[in-house]
Amino acid sequence: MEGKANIQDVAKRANVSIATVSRVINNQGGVRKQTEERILKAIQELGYIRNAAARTMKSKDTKTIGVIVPDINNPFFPSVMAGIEQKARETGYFAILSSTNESPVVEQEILKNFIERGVDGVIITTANENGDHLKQVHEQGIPMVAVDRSIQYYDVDTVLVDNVKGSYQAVQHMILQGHEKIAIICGPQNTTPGRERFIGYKKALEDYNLKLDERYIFQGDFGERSGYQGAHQLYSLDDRPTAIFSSNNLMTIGCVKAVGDLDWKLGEEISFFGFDDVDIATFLNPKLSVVSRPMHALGELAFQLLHERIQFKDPVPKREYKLSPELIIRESCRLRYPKNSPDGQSLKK
Amino acid sequence: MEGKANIQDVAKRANVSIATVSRVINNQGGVRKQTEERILKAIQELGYIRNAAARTMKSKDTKTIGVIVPDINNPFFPSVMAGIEQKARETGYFAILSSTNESPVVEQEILKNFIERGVDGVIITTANENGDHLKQVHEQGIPMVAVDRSIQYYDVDTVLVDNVKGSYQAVQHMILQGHEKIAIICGPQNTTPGRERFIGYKKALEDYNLKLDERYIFQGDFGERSGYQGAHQLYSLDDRPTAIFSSNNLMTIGCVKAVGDLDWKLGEEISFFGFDDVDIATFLNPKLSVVSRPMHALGELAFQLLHERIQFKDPVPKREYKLSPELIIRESCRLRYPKNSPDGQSLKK
DNA sequence: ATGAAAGCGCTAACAA
DNA sequence: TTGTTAGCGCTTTCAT
Repeated sequence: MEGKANIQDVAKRANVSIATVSRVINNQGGVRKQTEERILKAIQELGYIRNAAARTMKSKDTKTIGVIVPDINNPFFPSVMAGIEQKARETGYFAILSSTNESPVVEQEILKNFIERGVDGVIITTANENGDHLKQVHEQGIPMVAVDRSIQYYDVDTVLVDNVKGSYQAVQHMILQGHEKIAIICGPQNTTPGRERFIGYKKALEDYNLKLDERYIFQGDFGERSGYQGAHQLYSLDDRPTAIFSSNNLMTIGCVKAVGDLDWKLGEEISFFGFDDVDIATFLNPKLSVVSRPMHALGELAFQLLHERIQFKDPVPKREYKLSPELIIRESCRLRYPKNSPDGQSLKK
Repeated sequence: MEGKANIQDVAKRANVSIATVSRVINNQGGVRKQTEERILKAIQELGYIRNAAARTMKSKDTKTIGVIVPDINNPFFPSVMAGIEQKARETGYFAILSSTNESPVVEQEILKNFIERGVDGVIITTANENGDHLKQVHEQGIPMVAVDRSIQYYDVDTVLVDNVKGSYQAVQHMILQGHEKIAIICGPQNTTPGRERFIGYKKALEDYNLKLDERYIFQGDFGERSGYQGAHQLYSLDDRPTAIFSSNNLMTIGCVKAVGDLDWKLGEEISFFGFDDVDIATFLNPKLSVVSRPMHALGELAFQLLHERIQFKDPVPKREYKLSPELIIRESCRLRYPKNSPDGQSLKK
C-alpha cells in the first residue's frame, strides 16, 4: 500500500472496471450495493486517494478558491480569512491562502499560480488598487471579488467597510462630547481606507461647523512609528488639540505609546478615538474607544458573492457592498466641557 | 483571447508543434532563437497560462507544499507561516495554507485534500498529537515536518521551541530576584507545550531547593478566561505568591487583566513573567517580562528540513530541532528582597 | 532544431 | 448494473 494506488489498481482489486470505481468515488449511484462494498474495501486496503489533477483535467472545476491578502501579520486579515474559510468549507469549497507582503510583484506571481491551478474563483485584497495586473484573471473568465480595497480598472464585486461612516461617527462622537480641536492622524491618501477615513473626518467637522485646521492634520503611513510621531508633533503645538482620531490600528498603538511617554493625560488632557480595535484597547486606563470592523462578516459575504458568480456565470452587473463598522465607546473620549455643555447637543448645526 | 488557450493553440499560432512550445515554456533550450520569439509572442497574444493539472499528471511534482496550522487567529502562526512562505518562495515553491480551528476532523479533511492535490510535502502543527490520522500522508510517501507540536506515533522531522528551557529560565530569573512563592498558570497537560512549560517550572524550583506548593499551581487551558481565573484564585490565597509565571500569551492577557481588576500592584506586590510576547506587554506599567519564541526562524527551518526531504528521498533518520527561546527582561519582575539579597546568588543551591 | 506520438489518471458518453 | 473508450493538456522519448 506504499506509494500511489490509482483507480486502475482499485478496479483490478475489486474485479470491476474503472468506470464503476469512478461511480462510487463520486457517489453517482447506479452501482449494486455488493459491488460498491467490494470497491470501498479495495479503496480502503489500497489507501487509494483520488488524483485531483486528473480529475480537474476532465471536469474542469476544482472546488478551490484562492484568497490573497497583503499582510498576514495584520490581525485584520486572519479574521477575514476565517470568515471566508468557514463559509467555503460549508459549501464544499476549499480555500488556499497566500500573502503578498504588500508587493504587487508577488501578488502577480500568486495570481498566475492560482490560475495555473485552475481555481474556480479568487478573493483578493490587492496590494495595487490600480488593477492592471488583475486583467489576466478577468481574461481567463475567473470570477473575483475584492475585499476591503476596491479595484480601479475592472468591474468586480466588492465588499468594503464604510470607512467614511466609521470615521464620521467617531469624530461626531468627539464633537458631541464637546471637543472642537480635533486632530487626525491620517493614513496614506493613495489608499482607499486612508482617503475615506479622512473624508469622514472632514465631513463631520463640516457638518458641525468646525473649520479644518491644517495644524491638526498629521499625515501618517499606517505604520506604528508614524502614529508615534504624529502624537509627538501634535503635542508640540502651542495650541494643542483636545482630541485625536487615529486612522488605523498600528498608528493607534504608536500614538498611545507616545501619549504615555509624553505623560499627556489620556482621557483628560487628550481624548482619543481609533479606527480598528486593538488588543491593548482594554488594557489602557482609560480604555480606548474605537471603530470596529465586522471582519468575519466581511469574509463570509465575500465568499457568498464569489460563490454566486461561480455558479451563475451570467454577467450580473458589478455589485458593491459596504458593511457598517461599529462604534465601541469605552473611556478614552471624555466630555470636554462637562459644565458648559452637558449634552453636547447645543453644538449641533 | 477570452477563456482558455492551451498549448495547442499556441503551437498553431506560432506554426510549430506542441513539443517545441513545451520546450520554451520550460526553458529547456534547444530551440532556435527566432522560433522561440515567435512562440513567446503567441503566448503573449493568447494570454496563455499553462495548466498545472495537466503538467502534474506527467511530471509528478507540483512544487507546492501544504501548511496546516490549528488557529490562524493566534498571532504565533501567521509569523511562522511568514517564515515558511518566504523560504518557500525563494526556493521556487508555493505554499498553500489552511487552518483547522483545532479540529482533528477538519485537519483530516485538509490533509486528504492536500494529498489529492499532490503537494510535494506538508508542514503541520497538528490538532491531534496522537498522529493516527497522519498515517495516510506517510503511506503516500509525502514528506512531512511537524512544527511546535510533536507527533507521537510517526517519525517525522520536528521543529520545536525549547519550552522547558524557556520556562526554566523565566522561573530561574524570578528566583534570582529573590522570589520563593512562585505560582504557575499551567497550560493543558495533554499538550506538549503545556507539559514542558510546567516541567521547566518544576525543575527550576527543584534546582534552587524550593518546594513545589500545590496551592501555587493553577491548571489553565491556554485561554484568556482561565488566565483571569487563575490570577483571581491565587489572589484569594491567604498566603499569596509574590510572583506568577503564565504559560502562554492568552492566559497572560487574562491574568494581567485580573491583576489590574484586583488592584494587585504589578511589579510590586506581584511580579510576573509570561511565556510568549504579547502586544500589551510594553503598554503596561510596569512592562511585562516574557519568554519570546523565534517564530520566523521556526518557519524557515521547517521549510528547509522539508525541502531536504523532498529532494533526497533517502530515508534519513528523523531529526528533531529545538530552538531556544529568548528571555525579554522588562519590568514586571522585580527584586523581592532588595536589602537582604542584593544579588540573589546567595540562594543558589 | 523540430515533430509525432505515447501516455499520466480520471470522467462521462455510449454500449452491452 | 457494468464495461469500453475517448479524450482533458501536458511532458517526454524517439525520430527526423
